[in-house]
Amino acid sequence: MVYTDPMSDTIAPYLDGLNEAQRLAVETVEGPVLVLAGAGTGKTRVLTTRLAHILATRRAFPSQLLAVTFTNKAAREMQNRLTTMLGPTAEGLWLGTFHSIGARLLRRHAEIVGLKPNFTILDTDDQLRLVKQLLEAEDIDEKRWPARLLLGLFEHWKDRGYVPDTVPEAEQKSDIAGGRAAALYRLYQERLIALNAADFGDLLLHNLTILRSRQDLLAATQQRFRFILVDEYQDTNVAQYLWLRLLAQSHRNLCCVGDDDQSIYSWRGAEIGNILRFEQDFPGARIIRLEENYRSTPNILACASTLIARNVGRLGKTLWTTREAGQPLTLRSLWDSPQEARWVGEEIESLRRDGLALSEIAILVRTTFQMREFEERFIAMGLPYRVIGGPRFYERQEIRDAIAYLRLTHQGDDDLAFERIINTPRRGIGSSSMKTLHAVARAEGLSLSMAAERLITTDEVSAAARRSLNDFLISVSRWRGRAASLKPADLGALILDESGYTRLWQEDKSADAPGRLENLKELVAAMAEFETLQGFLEHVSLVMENAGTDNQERVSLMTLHSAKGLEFDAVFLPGWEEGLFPNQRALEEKGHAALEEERRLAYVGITRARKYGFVSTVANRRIHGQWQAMTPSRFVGELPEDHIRKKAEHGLGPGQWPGQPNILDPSSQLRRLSGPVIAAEQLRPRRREGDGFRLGDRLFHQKFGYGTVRGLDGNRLHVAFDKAGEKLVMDNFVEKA
DNA sequence: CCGGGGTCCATTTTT
DNA sequence: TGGACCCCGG
Repeated sequence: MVYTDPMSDTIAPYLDGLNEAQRLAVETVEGPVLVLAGAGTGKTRVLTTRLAHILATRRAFPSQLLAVTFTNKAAREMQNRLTTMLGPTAEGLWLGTFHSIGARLLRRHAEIVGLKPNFTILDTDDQLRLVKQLLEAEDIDEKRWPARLLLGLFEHWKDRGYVPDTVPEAEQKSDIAGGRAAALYRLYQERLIALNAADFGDLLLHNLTILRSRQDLLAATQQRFRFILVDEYQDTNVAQYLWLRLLAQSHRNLCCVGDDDQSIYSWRGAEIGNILRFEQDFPGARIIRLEENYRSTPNILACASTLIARNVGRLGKTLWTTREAGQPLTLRSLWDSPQEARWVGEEIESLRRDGLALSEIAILVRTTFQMREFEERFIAMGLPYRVIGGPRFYERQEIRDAIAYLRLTHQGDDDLAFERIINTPRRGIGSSSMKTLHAVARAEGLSLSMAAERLITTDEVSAAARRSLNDFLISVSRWRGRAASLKPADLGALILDESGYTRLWQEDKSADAPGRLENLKELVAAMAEFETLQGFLEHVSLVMENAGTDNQERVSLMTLHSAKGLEFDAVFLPGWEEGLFPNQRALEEKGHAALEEERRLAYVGITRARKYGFVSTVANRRIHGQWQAMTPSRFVGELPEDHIRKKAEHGLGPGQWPGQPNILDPSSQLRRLSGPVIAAEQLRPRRREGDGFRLGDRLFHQKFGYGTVRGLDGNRLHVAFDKAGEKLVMDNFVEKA
């Protein structure tokens, strides 16, 4: 094909670098296409080049392109690469997460489902509180039917695209909440509308309702999106599938990229069936397999491929590479979990000695409780580490409070926000005033703000409470008045100041107060990038990331789930024991389907490694405080003999590995034992200038929190931590507070 | 409003 | 074993 258009020249070099399958995936532009992209096969590159190709060949304007991802990270990466390729042409396309695109579309037609365009997006915390209120109002025992359970059920229905009217009869009759679950779902949805709020599930569900009820809008939307691209298709749920199918019906230019072997989110609604059924769903679909792997060594790929080949429910593909064989995967058995942590630590030291950067090493566990022993060990040996996937920035109490102020300013009917902050800081509005407020609101169909407005003219609440409510309402309306003229950041600072919320933490003497003030500052700083309050609020609920990105040299510790999409030179996969991995509970709930998903999880884990893989098993593990005898995971026996190297601890005889003879490798064992012991000193990053601590200095430690220096001993500090007590810590593990 | 003490629970997590 | 949560007493 020859293009005369100058635009196409700009992406020509990008096309040249592709292999045959990748190129096919980029150039097969018309009709439904499923790109089965194995791990490490250049998926993102194909995705972005495909988009660029469509734009460069002028098949569509940017505004006619829809590209959906699951995470903001993926969306951002795609946008960045696209901008690199195309420059300004790459702007204006509909590229974002399912949720952000859903929100964007929903704001345009919110009134069709009874919302105003400025609706609030609720987080899990709000949802839960709402359900609790419902349960109380409906007189349902929360002990017996926890709000979590009900909310889980509602979300499950939403994942599958059910509105209250369409919940299948069989499920309506379940005995959950005494057979009233479906009725509660209806109430929940009504309550959300009344609050002018949508939860995450609604962002898509409402769009389905809109498109189904309005032929004109459906036709217009179908017309608009000439080309649709979906990333991580194996993770889509039913609602997302239905939405995509509706949108793609007219042009049928739907390209889904995914890997059935990496489908690990069924428990949150992902339907692996979506990807398995693609050909039936979209007749005439082309399936393109990306199988050339650019990440891992043949040994690692052989382990991953052999393992995953046992799964029945898969489309089938085999990764290959032209790289050197590399090291076999190391298989190690140990006596107990502390020893496992010790061994991992030793191997990391050894890798470090071989020149590997700590940031290129990861430990991937099945469950979070496994992390603790590694953390303890790493702290003891002075090995810097980072835990990926902790609590997020906007989940912190002070951030939620601050956002509640902003939400209430933005939208006075936001009862959840009102309730959260009406007495924070204390304003003397206690539970009795709130009761009256709720009663009035319910009786007269008002929001809490409106009810409060009414109550200050009567004597239904105490005079003190009336005055307090009045002051509060005046403040909020003043802030609202200034919202138009002030920049969001200035408004935010003003609100936090005038409301007394900042002062609340300034006067708080607890150890974490300074940190919280810091977070509030960070929040205000983040607002500076936004033009409108609404824009910022949407960013917070849909996009905002963990604060604090440090590029320090650390090993990464995370779950297998959060490792998807990442890669490291060396990957440790501890805890391969029956019951833990594959996980007993999963197996009990979902049987064989779960076993296959657990196996996919193992596959994801192995394929994160570029050069070195380490799998370990332990004979004894403490679970819930009880020591338990463990047997090696069946997955261990599913690894190919020719591509692994086994090491067993002395004293553990043959039979340690299921279904295979035991091959000890004493030479490497000896090498480990006699090798030079590297000083922890050499492992730690060099101290920075001006890092010296003095007696009485306040400091922060990532594990123990805030503390005060009580003693000095070279690079070790005696610290009295506020929460964790007295500890001896390495100085480069702490920051000045 | 706080904290002590009892109880219950204990995969995986993004938006 | 440890944490989250709730209830109740001061």
